[in-house]
Amino acid sequence: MGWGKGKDVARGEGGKAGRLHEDRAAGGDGSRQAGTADLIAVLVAVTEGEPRVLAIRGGGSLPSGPFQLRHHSLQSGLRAWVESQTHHPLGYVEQLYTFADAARAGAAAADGPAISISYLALTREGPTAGADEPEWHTWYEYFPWEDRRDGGVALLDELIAPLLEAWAGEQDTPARRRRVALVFGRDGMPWHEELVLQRYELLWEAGLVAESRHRAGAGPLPGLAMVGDHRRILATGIARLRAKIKYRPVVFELLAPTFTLLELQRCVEAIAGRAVHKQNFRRLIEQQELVEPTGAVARETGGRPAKLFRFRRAVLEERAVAGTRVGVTRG
Amino acid sequence: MGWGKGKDVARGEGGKAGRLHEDRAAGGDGSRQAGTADLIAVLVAVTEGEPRVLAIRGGGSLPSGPFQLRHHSLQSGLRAWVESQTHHPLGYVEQLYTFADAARAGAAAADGPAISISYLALTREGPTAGADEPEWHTWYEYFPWEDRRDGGVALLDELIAPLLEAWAGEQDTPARRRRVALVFGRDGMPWHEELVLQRYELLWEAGLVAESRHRAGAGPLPGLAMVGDHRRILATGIARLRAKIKYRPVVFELLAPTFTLLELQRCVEAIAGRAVHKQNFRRLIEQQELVEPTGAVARETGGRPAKLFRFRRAVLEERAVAGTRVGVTRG
DNA sequence: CGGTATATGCTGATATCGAGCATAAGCGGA
DNA sequence: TCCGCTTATGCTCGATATCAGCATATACCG
Repeated sequence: MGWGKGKDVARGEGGKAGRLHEDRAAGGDGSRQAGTADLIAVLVAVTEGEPRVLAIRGGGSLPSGPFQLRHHSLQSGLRAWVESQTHHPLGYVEQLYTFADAARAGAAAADGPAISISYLALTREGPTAGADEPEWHTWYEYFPWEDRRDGGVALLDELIAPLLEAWAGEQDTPARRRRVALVFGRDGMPWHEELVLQRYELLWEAGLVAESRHRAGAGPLPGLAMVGDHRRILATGIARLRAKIKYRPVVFELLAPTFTLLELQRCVEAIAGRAVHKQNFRRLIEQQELVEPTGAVARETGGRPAKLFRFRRAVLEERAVAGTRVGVTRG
Repeated sequence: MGWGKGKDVARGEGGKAGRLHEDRAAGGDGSRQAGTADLIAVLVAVTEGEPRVLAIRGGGSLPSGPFQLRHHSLQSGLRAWVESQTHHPLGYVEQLYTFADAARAGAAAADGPAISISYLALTREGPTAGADEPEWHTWYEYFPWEDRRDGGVALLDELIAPLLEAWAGEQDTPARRRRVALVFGRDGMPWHEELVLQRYELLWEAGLVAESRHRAGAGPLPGLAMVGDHRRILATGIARLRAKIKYRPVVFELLAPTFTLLELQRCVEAIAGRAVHKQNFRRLIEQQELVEPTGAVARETGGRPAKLFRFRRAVLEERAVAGTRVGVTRG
């Protein structure tokens, strides 16, 4: 895969909030060059309506490995690594972000700071095997507050919001409060599902996640922590995917070759973390001619049998670039 | 500039067309780690209605330099480098893409292949100075076919289209022809200004640009070439910027503190390379409350004096994330 | 045969988009 | 002073897309 196409090519940005987690190289003797490069993967699948991510070492790390000379390209290096660790081929792959890794900078000081290049990859779940205990985890284990498919804002309302309220109250400027409202959809602001990273960063700043350097007295929120910046990278991957399904037909990378419209919808909902309006979703999909009926029907639906569809591969070249919306309108 | 987060954080994608220019590490002894990392900048300004990019060495290279231990982060390394080469401070910065550089792989074989991390940066034009002859160039010098502000499709119609037609005719599958139509807006397909990279890649494949390994008999099209992948990186930056101005208020980084709506429009047009509908543009800008009047007017317009506006910095936090459209509707 | 569950089709209100008409307010010269 | 030119600015109208429901179809299960 080449490294980029048009508007998607790569978006990245440094920013204020991010600066806390900013890529950072430990000071050294100054003018020496940076050293090694690591490839790190956010590998996603959706199984039985649950969004899952491949993790290793008890769920605490994302699969990764060094970029080596024998790799013909960054992407093929990534593929090689993940496949060797998981015995599982990668489908769609796209670059996420590159940063100088703070955690490794010390350890690798001899070689200079480590550069990490992160990728998002989509597949379907299969058996895993490897020395590092690769396992699929529902990504909401890491970000419980991101799952709002049942409309459930209990965790947010009852636990997170009060803690954020307290954090915002530490300063008398309204800036923190506004940021909370914006990013977590409080005070009448709408919830934006793609702000996964901003929410994680805000919780990090507020000392509410295990990875925070300065933990708040309250102790960390529910949600599995990860090594180093890995949970942050995962957040970046989820955010990217949530944004991308809206205008590119990537969902199909996560589905079986044939599927019902409801299965497609459940897949989108799993990723977006919110329920969508069934009728409008169907209309959107059908009017875009993203799929075509196979002729067969699925009878195991529990109700009226559903037509089976397949993805029209042709759209990949028809609309390789132009917009293709798989809208996530509220349910 | 902390305001670009979330869905923007980083977008990248692999794709078929890009494979030709694939990031690639020269073969070596196999398991050795990759070596140095370079930072490379697409630095953009808009002056007198022209989009400009900073280039060095006679316009043939983008400013770049190695990432060193003394740099606290990748971004600050980039800032340091560009500022030392140009004596010019950087404003908004965002990461573009990371790749293993084919051209440098040989030269740097001792250290392993070079990794290049490219950035898009926005500023306003100022005096430049430096050993490497930094100069501002209108970016349409590199991509003449990308400027359609005057509706001028002469170059495309008269020169490029016939050559592409010939290239498409080399194969009897309709795939090439469809790709040309899609990417260059032929055969009734609409022109998508953000497909800068896809167009460059297609021309590269067709052997129509100077950087092509296999040049077509016709010789290269008009347009300055650059060293290595630099013109490709520039295309990536332009594409990113063209996509981004549509949903994020980044234009203002390129404007003087106060401006008329027409100046704002001209700036957007310069970037997008197409004319926009004046009244609708104003409506869009005003209804979004992106700007506020200063009270003063500019009388040098040649017609009725225009109100001066300033950017409402507040929107940076209000809509740090949510959509903000600076639409590019046809003029 | 009703009860339940899903599939699928359709409608009306609202917002947005694209294109154009019309008027306002400067300037310079006849 | 009035005319013609230029740019600024306000407003309308129709096409399209979005959002939220209502209604109907077709299964399975007892």
